[in-house]
Amino acid sequence: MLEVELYRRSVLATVGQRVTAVDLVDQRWCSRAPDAEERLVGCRIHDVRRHGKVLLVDTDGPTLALRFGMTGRLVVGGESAVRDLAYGAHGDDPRWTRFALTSADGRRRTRWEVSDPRRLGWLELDPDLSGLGPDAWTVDAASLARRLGSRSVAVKTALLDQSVVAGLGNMLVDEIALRASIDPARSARSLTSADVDALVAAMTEALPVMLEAGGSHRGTLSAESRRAGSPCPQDGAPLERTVIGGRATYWCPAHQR
DNA sequence: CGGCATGTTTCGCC
DNA sequence: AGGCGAAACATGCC
Repeated sequence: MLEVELYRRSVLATVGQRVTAVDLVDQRWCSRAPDAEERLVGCRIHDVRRHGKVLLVDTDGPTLALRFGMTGRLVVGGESAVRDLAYGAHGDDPRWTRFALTSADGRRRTRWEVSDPRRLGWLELDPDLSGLGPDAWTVDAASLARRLGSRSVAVKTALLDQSVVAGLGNMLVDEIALRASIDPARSARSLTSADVDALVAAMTEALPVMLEAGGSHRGTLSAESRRAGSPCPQDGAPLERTVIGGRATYWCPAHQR
């Protein structure tokens, strides 16, 4: 989500430009909107938004939605706002370009490219986002408490569920649980309102700082410290690795309860 | 080579 | 009906 916000900021200056070219480089990556070229070329960009992990480009025609999966990056004018993804491929291989778009006005011309080695991302026009919960950047404690309260799954699983709250990925959830001192394996249903307040406070503190620092891998629980036995950033106790909701989870048994 | 990886969808089972 | 867990997807890296 932080990465998508960085991408959004990197293309905000295209608002007002018109789409002059669309290239569905990888047929499968673009298979949900095979008519994207016909429908987008000539449209004027009205806004660039984000909801959760989805980048939304509003035009006077359709809204273009880009999803980046685990390894997708947006490259704008040959540069990406996100230099390296923690588990992405290294460097930029032109073979990984899955989609490209050019936007321009009288003075400026912008080249957008999506590079996605694993091809887990996709493109869509006029996406249905009704299945997504409120965005994690702005969610309030009362709303989050209501949405978590009915779930019996682990806190971590619930926070990763985009229909509960949109935008949190594996690394962000571990960071937030660690900062909030919550055991990520606890049932979401067991959270008290003080626990939910702590989770929201952790998001409010961590998200802007990590955005400034460059992304989801730049928390106090950095990508490098995601190893069993590495010291907890809060108290130095050895971190434990478990699997929750099918994802690798690093947490501190000494202070997360 | 085997195993793992910032994610989402699908399927089968309660 | 809908929550839940596991598998599937695809590719690169250690």
